[in-house]
Amino acid sequence: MSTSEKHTIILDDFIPYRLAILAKAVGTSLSKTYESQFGITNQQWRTLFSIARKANCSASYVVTHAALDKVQVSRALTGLIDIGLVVRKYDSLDRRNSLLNLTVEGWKTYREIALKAEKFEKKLLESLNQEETQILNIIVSKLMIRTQELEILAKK
Amino acid sequence: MSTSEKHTIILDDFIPYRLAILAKAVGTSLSKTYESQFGITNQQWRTLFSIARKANCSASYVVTHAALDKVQVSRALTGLIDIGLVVRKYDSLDRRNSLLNLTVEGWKTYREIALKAEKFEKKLLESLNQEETQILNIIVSKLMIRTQELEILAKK
DNA sequence: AAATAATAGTTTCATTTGAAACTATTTACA
DNA sequence: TGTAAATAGTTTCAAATGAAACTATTATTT
Repeated sequence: MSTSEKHTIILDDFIPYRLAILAKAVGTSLSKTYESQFGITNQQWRTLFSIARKANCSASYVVTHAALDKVQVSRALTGLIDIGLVVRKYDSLDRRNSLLNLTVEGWKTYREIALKAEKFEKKLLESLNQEETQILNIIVSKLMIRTQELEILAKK
Repeated sequence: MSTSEKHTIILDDFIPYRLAILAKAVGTSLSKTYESQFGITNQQWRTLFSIARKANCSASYVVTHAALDKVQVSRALTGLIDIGLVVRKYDSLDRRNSLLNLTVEGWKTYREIALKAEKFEKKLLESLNQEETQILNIIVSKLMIRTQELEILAKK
């Protein structure tokens, strides 16, 4: 057995850990559906996804939008440009800003992976009823906001 | 601004990513409450927690129970034993199995961190009503099981 | 018009990670 | 009984990570 053995038993009932374990399992499962086939990493996929949603965006747009840090985005872009899925120009009005776009090949890869991701999400959510799916989205938003509030409180 | 800048905008409405971002935010926020004060890492804390729940357990029990891999547990234990929070003996009937226990100091640290963790969870869940909290637990269980099912399907 | 600060992104380097290979012990079975 | 397979845990090593320092450009002061 490799070092990444399955974790079928969950750390009791402590929500922060249950969330961590769930998110990791879901993320790993999803990334398997494209990492080997397309040879791109999760960070590259998130970057691709962000650029697809907003043409001519900058790297810092990707940072915010894909929830990656600037080092991760910088490296993801290097890779994506290398393999010809993204092109980078620079804003002539502010040469610090990059202008990012997908190439034709980039769009093709985006569509293929997006399709797989949607199918994955659909299959995942099949285990929930409509009410649960709805509440899940509300809960995630609420917990996200609450976490940020607690962060701010902790700093004071 | 450091490289770990806050991610206030969430990657659209794609559940796998929303879960990843939420879990990371919650985990980071929680670990801040003990990492600096007690000088132990998240993996060490999970290990401590598991041993507290089951005296005389083995390292592989911790692997399953804390959802860490065996390398992580091995290293966490080295650290915890070094700083005197855990003692390790070996099972005389099967010398491959370790018998792990908390020291007096280990119990003290465990209680202090557990208290903080409980408070954190309580404050986090204050943002949800009773129904939502209940459904959250159900949802996490269902998604966990579903992810494992999808993994198995993917392998076939 | 310098000088200073801020912003965008990259590179460096020390740390963390985890798959694979390892040691040690026990079990299975030929 | 000896040999292979399984189990428990550790170590190694190559890759991933991310905080801090860096370059480059633009904005703001003085």
